[in-house]
Amino acid sequence: MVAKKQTLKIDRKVLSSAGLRMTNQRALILDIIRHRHLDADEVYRQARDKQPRLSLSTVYRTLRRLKELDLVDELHFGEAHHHYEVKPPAEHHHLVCLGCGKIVEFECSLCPQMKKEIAHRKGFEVARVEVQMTGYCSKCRQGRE
Amino acid sequence: MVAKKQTLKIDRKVLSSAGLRMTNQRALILDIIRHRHLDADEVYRQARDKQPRLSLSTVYRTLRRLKELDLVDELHFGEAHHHYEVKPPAEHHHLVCLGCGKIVEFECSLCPQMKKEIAHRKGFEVARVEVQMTGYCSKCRQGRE
DNA sequence: ATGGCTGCAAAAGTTTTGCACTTCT
DNA sequence: AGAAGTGCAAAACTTTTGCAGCCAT
Repeated sequence: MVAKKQTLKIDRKVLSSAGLRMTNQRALILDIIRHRHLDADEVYRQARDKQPRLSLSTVYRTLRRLKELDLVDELHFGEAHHHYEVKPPAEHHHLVCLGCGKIVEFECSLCPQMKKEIAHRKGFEVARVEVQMTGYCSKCRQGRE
Repeated sequence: MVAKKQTLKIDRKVLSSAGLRMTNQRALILDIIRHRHLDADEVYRQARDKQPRLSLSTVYRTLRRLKELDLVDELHFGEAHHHYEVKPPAEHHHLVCLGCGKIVEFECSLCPQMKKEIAHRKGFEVARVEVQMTGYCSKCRQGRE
């Protein structure tokens, strides 16, 4: 996994430039939420397979810090707790299946235009746009007819 | 307040057709979140001014039930707990100021097109689109220069 | 009258914090 | 060495639940 080593190096640099350190725990947690959308407890359970002594508070602290550094995104689905993913190279949004819980990412070509329009209309400086769609995926639709 | 009596009547009908009742507590809670975006605790505190014996669990139960009936919308801002508003006549979205916390509603003319496009591209039946923007309102921008 | 609703208290679930010890740089 | 990070336990906060009595229909 050359790619994994490479991203680790980059992440280490980001941490370091904020006076923070790269630890085994942080590397593991970053690895687990890369390309996934998990909540703190799911991260915790997966992480314990590899580092049995890891604590849940470390997971929370780590996720919070990584989010402050903009290394991870915090997502707000309908569940009263947060989900996390490593910040993706391109801005994307989420489509959640109400049947099976599957999460699909999509890019939104209309968003920049929408953002500009709303910013102008409301006098805001818009920092971020988050679009979330919910519905049923093709598999779950079959079961509902 | 003729209008208030009118909406009460309508809400009562919705409840009734689901075999549920309109109580003082429910009327008050509906009244409080009409045109506002509050979390359960804020609703609770405001409601106690008028009904001191009201309990927080009733607030939670009520909000949940009203949401199931589609009378209120549950919003997911970045705060690990839910906010609620009475379901508005037209679908709208939210712009949150990171400076003062103000919430501004906006309508999105591009959304139907976006919804159709994503639904087609991903094979989903999309039930709902939620757009959330964050940024700084005109007042808060001045303080940040 | 009767089935839904409420208040209260207790439990369950999520996130944060204090502190002594460990680890990264 | 020194500052940052971790594990553990306890606290704080959010939401749900069980139950006895109350109230809308």
